[in-house]
Amino acid sequence: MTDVKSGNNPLFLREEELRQSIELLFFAYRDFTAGPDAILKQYNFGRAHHRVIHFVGRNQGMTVSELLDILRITKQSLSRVLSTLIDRGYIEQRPGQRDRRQRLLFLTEKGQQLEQQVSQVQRELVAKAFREAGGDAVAGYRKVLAGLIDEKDRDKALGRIERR
Amino acid sequence: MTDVKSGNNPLFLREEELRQSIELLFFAYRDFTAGPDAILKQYNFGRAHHRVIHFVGRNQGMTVSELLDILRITKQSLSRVLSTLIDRGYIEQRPGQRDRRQRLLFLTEKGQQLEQQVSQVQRELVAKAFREAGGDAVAGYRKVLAGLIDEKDRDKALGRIERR
DNA sequence: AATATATGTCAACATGACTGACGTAAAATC
DNA sequence: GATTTTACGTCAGTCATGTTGACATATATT
Repeated sequence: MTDVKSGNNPLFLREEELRQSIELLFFAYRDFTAGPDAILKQYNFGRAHHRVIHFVGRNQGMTVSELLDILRITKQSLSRVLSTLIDRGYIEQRPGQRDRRQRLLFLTEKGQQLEQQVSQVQRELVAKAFREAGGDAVAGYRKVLAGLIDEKDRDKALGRIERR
Repeated sequence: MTDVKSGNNPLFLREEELRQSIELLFFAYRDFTAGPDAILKQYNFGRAHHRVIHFVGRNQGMTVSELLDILRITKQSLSRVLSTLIDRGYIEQRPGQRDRRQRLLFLTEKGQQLEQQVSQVQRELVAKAFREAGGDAVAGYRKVLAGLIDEKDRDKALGRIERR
């Protein structure tokens, strides 16, 4: 079957396999974000708010610049999203102790509840996929995804994920 | 170390593991799309154009509705992107033979070249991650990602990926 | 002949990205 | 102590990509 197209080209299967894996990631990510999107829509929040809530929740007291570095967006883009979250009482800022120029970011009680709610849907989805795939598969999944992270800041990213 | 936070709660590690895996997917996807984004920017194309070129390239002669179903966007959203690609000669439409209401989508020569160029960057990234992670890991990666796809149309999506 | 389907299009709008410039307070350095 | 750098905020304008709803046209189906 594949032979029809591949002929005797040994590289074909490889390329085909890669293309399939790329599409798989596309579809998985599409559905991975669908749950949170739907919940946040009820609050008039979007994916951008989700990311902010997620990362602040996992790094209470983080600085604005650290958040910018993670999200890879400009501060003007962040600004709107962040202001909304602060205005509506999901996030609060406190000046840094050591460096009082900093405005450290914290989830409020309300923010934590939302984070919890949204994150739970996503965790359940992932947990289900993990259970079905089994432990070895999960290890492989992690290994490959780690390898997809840009080498230049892979260590930084992995450090962020694990330092807890 | 984890004990400090987890105490004797057996669910903590599990939740923590899930949260880490979620973030991993975020970072991986972010960098996975960065390469194509950069190339397409030179053509004044965005991620939306990329997706169209990708899927039409993998399904020459597909219908507009099939594409809409894959992308999960409205036809008005697709319309703009598609019109641009047609106007600029990357995609052409031909009426269906059996059903002449359909406008089947094809990459032009030019479109194929662009698809090839963009896809190569992405395939190289994935190939590198695969090589580093090893065959077992790749199998696991695929298994987990397949499990993340919405159950309702998982078979449909997987069928699309593999039917070649 | 009536209805359903595949596709396109118009108008209006929301979100989340961008650039570039400027301001302010605090820290760091000379 | 004065100067420079850093952390953050903000203003104004733009762009890309998504949305809804209504309507049009050609072709297929009943």
